[in-house]
Amino acid sequence: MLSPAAIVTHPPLSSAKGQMTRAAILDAALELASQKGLEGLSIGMVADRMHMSKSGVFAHFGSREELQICVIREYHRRFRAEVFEPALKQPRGLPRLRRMFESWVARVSLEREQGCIYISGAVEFDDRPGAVRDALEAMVRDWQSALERSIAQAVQEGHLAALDDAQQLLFEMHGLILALHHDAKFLRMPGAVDRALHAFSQLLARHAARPKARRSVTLAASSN
Amino acid sequence: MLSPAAIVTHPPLSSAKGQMTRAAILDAALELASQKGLEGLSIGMVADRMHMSKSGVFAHFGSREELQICVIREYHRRFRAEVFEPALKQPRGLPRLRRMFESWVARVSLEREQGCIYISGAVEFDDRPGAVRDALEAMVRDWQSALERSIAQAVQEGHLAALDDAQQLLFEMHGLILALHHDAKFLRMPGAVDRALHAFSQLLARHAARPKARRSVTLAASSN
DNA sequence: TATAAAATAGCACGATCGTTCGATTTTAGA
DNA sequence: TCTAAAATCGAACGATCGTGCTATTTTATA
Repeated sequence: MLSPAAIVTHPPLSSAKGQMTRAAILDAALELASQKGLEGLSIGMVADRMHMSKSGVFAHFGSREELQICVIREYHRRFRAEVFEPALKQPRGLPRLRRMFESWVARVSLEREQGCIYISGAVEFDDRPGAVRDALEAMVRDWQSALERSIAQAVQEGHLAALDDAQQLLFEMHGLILALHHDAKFLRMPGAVDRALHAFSQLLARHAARPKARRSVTLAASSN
Repeated sequence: MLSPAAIVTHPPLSSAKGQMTRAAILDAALELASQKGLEGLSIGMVADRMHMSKSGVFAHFGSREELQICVIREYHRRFRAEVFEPALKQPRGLPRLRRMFESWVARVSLEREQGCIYISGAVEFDDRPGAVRDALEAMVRDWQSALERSIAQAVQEGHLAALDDAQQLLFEMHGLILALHHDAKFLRMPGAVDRALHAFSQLLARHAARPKARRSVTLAASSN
């Protein structure tokens, strides 16, 4: 009934074009989730965009929840590649931190018609427990800890004054991003990017390493 | 066929207990929308909570969209009553502005298990045109303009330095609220309220009226 | 090229959605 | 108390949802 040869057949491994379509599905799903939100992501709409059947799409992930989680992970992968990793080319400390913030601003404001899944997901899942929320929270915390590390390095390098609470700076940086997202995406306000960048420079000036006793000197010296 | 007296019958006006149940429906709908979001608000779930039939609930609003809009307006009414109006008892200028921010912080952080519809709605409807989005945007802009007025008064009263861009301060205040909402609601971080309040005081200090000649020289060059 | 496996399609299910419509109950005014 | 109007119900509609099942097609290997 089962030939010995059949048992020894090579496993599917990762080859096959199934992986190709899976990646394409993930791409379409990511786009859809960026528009309608993770809760608005439906297998039927993904299938339509892929010119596939619902069950064909479904088979690749096994459940909608798993698809949502894979979308989150894929978004995180791209976010890292676009915002975090390029900043590593900058010198440790303030230059790198600046670069991260600027790329972050660019990503949040630039993606027209596309929303940041971290931001929309946080609102959608703030009171909805489950695996999706857990995955989302893990990704957000990963990015925040990367920022914290960069802030700590800026202190080590002497670019920033020793902080009583490193998370305070992170908190305010994050606020600028969220305000930017709100004003640019929802209110369609021009100039939101400039406001975020300006506020960030003021924020850095406030935490700049104290060179002298006078604060005015600090402010003047730190500006660019 | 139609007696003259029938024509003169008093119109239903606003009496009737229909108004009572309508208000109760709105209350239940507001609670639901605060949890599941405006998009997650469904007539069926409202009907369940009200122990009514779907069509009974439906008849009061005529469409789901109208219900959503009424929910937004009701939220705005309560927001004004809770955040804006009490602040009017404070003296014009900085005290009143402070009070608005503090009440805002309290509302955003305190409502456990309840989300701010302004914040969640802005994310849900940032790329979805329609009457709901329009209503939501109108409410948000109304609140923001109220804050702008209060900021302008603080400048008039000499509590804040003349601002080159009054919206810059508003932008950063809003960012603190959004970061607070994110960290408190999604990440469940303790201390988020303190961080928001601390950042706000720093923000005010940056924009404080120039007391002496020292800093004012630097600022005067750029400001206005 | 034959064949096992992987990928995909097709169909159906129960559930929920907003909405419509006609019947029924409840309310309010003469 | 009678009666018109307002309020509410109950059932049904078409649509969409996630998911499970069984074919069928496509791929990759021996």
